[in-house]
Amino acid sequence: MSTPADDRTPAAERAYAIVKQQILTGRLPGGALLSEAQVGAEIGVSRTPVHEAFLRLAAERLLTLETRRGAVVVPLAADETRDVLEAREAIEASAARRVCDDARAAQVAATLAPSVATMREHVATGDVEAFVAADDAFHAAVVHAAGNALLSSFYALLGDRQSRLRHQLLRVRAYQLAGAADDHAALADALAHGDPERYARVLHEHVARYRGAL
Amino acid sequence: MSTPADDRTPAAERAYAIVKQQILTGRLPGGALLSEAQVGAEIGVSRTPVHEAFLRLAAERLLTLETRRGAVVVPLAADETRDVLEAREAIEASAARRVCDDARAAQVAATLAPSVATMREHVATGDVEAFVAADDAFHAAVVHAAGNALLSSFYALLGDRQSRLRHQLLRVRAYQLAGAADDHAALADALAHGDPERYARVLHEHVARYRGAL
DNA sequence: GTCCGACGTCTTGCATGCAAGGTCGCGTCC
DNA sequence: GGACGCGACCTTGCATGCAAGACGTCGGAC
Repeated sequence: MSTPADDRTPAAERAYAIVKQQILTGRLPGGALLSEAQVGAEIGVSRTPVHEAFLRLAAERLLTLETRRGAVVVPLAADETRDVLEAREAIEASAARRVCDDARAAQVAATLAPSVATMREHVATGDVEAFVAADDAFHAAVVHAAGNALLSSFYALLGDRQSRLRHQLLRVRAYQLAGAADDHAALADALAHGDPERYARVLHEHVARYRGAL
Repeated sequence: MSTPADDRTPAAERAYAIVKQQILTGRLPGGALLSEAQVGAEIGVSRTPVHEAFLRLAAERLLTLETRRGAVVVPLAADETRDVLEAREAIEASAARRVCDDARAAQVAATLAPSVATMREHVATGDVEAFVAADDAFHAAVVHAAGNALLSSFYALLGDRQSRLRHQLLRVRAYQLAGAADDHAALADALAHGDPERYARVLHEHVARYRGAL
């Protein structure tokens, strides 16, 4: 994405963004031991803002702070994939139910339709990167539509972890994309009919398929 | 709870625990403006550990940090109650489903039975505080049993927020407790039969009732 | 009376200094 | 040769200093 190296953005913010990016992309592998001074020297700030960044990343469970030893990048747990997908499914299904309860399902589904069309285009051109981005946006939009700030922010954290998983484990094959696009169309359709149960069912299969891809 | 004022516990930890406690109990009301120096002086540490505490609390969305102004205690949102309960329900229902899928439902239900018995005792003695603690422990145990670290930690955050809501809004009436105890028995029973749908249904009503109590 | 500007005070952002404690390697003893 | 102990290095925890920026207040101009 954009380089967050603006000179006027706070140093702590820069440090946070940089280190997080490196963890999510796998450039910093699980188990790596980081020291504040070392990271600070690399990005040209003192220990203090790096310390802040480490604290934030520890709160997101991407780092564990070991006193007087350093910060270690949390290794991918064996069941990380399952945990993340399970959590996403639980939250998104709940969001869909809520959207339907509020009778805003059709409206939300309408905003989702163009998103599905975009995905199909990316399938056609084989642009995996763009497809994944559209995929994420689709699900995030449903969650966001539920209007629960707590769930939304937790969902964002899950998105980070999933992105890390993708970078570490996944080579998406283009031929899988078509099926995924169909899934999303089915999800939007369930929403259009205000049927949260069907949404949950399709979502469950969708997630299961994705999980199989790892 | 216990006073975490051990002299050997890190200053940052102490600051975090103290400020968090004050927010959750409502002693620091929403909208209150805190300064690092002031809080530091009160608990006898310098600005640095207080700054750390503020960062952690901001990550938990209990504080918002306004640059060069101070830290503001996040006010209770109008839909905070709904958001928290909705999130808890989504997570716990998912956990129950998982426990049943893993065929550990009966086993988990067995560990829950004494908990329900304890609750009934607290109902008899009218010990609201103890009942609430047992109530929390019951739900947390179900979530924990699912073995999803992400959901567990998020659930813990929700517990904090709910505790804050309780302190701010709720006067639990003793006569409500009996019904709540029955709810928990029904939840344990659904689990004992490995029926996640029934669990979800009972939970939904349980939560709705609780929400009505606000 | 009202509006506008400057100043003083308060706030945090960040750098740095110092000390406590952990780790690893080397030398010595058995 | 192996194990134990000591020391040097490296790490963070925390205090503090300095500067930049936000807010409120007070005074003056109109």
